[in-house]
Amino acid sequence: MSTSRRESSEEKQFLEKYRAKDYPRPSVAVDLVIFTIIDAQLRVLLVKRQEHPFKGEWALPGGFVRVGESAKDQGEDLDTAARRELKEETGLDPERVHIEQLYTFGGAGRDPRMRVISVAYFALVRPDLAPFVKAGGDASHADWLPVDQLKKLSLAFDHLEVIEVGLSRVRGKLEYSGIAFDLVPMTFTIPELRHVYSIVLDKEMDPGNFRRKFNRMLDDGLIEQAPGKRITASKPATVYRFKRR
Amino acid sequence: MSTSRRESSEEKQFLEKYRAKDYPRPSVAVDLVIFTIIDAQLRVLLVKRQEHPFKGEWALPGGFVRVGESAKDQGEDLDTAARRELKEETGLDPERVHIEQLYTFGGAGRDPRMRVISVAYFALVRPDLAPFVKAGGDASHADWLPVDQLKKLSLAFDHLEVIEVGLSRVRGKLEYSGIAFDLVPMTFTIPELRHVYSIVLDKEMDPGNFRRKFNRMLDDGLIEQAPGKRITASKPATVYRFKRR
DNA sequence: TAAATAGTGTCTATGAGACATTATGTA
DNA sequence: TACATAATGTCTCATAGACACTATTTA
Repeated sequence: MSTSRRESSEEKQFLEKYRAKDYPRPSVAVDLVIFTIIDAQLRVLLVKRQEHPFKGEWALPGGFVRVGESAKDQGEDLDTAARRELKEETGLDPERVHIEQLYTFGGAGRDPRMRVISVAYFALVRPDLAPFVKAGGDASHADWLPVDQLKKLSLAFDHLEVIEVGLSRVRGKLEYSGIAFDLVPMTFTIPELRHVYSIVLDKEMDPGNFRRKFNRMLDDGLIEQAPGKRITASKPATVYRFKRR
Repeated sequence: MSTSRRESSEEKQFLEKYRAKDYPRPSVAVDLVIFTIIDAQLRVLLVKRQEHPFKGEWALPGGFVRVGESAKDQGEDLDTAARRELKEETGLDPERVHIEQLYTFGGAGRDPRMRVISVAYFALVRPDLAPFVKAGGDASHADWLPVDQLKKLSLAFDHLEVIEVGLSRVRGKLEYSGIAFDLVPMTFTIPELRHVYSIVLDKEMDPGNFRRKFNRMLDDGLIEQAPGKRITASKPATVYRFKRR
């Protein structure tokens, strides 16, 4: 270590500058893991690749971060790039969709063409908005695929791993954050919210115990009752909505 | 959205290629938030910048990711870059230090010279290893600074924010992961481990309640007793060590 | 009236927080 | 013996899981 230390004061500073200007740089992309629930299944939005490599295989939507030429104009923020891609790929207003940085994938060789470092984001689309996503034609090359059917599919790049990281993040945050409200319409019943938990966590939730948790959130003022009742095949359910935001 | 959809099939694929090859790329760096505990204070390793911008101010250790020229040789993995920097900056064996990706900071303008996207990692150095870090001379420009004194300091770039993200991550993981064992020597007593919690979370931990938690970990086989006793000013304490790994 | 599902209540186990008490070493 | 601190025990409260039960609507 004394060697690496000794070279740091002068030489390293020089190298730092040198590298930054003249050494090869990676391309930086954002990839989006966009979840929704359709037909009681947790699904991810995937696009079919039209070009090599991985032509014909499913891949995450995404694109390159816009980088400016000069020090003055450096381009767009990472978060901005993610929201822009979301808008471009789904047509949805990024303000109405939960989006959050997930993890950065930067293994050498993950893209066979060149060095690409991908900053992955995950997003949650309310199921009532999901149908609009493919509305604008060009339907064939994008689809909501159930997450439990991905392993059969052989995805492009390392995108299966990216989705799995996203999935475990969503599952983890479901327990302690208000993330579940982003997977349910603006108004919802207790059983509806419970189904979200069941589907995402892939296990049955006890109605009674879930109701207790729900009532605590109600007491905490996180949720409030909404007008009307949800008509079901039997007893209608009380309708609620998320407060805040 | 129909517009963005319509242009995607042909034009967008073209743009994707085009951009990747000819559009400006950002520099990608790894920055390290390296924590340890010295003198009952949680501290971060910082280096004093020798060059502009932010000359003379404290900054996180870090450096640029090595990127290859060709598609075949794409350079080093992101994780490899982080471990390499750790080794270079501290002289410590990356195998003996907990290191983990934290978050990616990519705001435009965060480096005034050019566009730099920084993938931050955090690391935890056992306090018995920390003294070796500055051993190899060139001592003046790197130091372990207490985290509760950083706000007075005006750090370079957005590094204060990076540290704060790191801090809240460490605090969060302390509760449910075995991260505390990476901030304690190989062998430790119950009070010693409790002090780690107190220091990191910045609140007193009840000895009795902490002991309960500790004993559960003992029952779970996570910890085992080590030979000998730790001599204190009064009653000696039983010594334990972390099992696994 | 039967079926279905919304909604309630209860028992138990677990873990956290507050706090009192005992045990065992050193000076 | 006095002191410091390691180690134990107890009481209470909040939450989770399992499960039995009641209420209300539709068909």
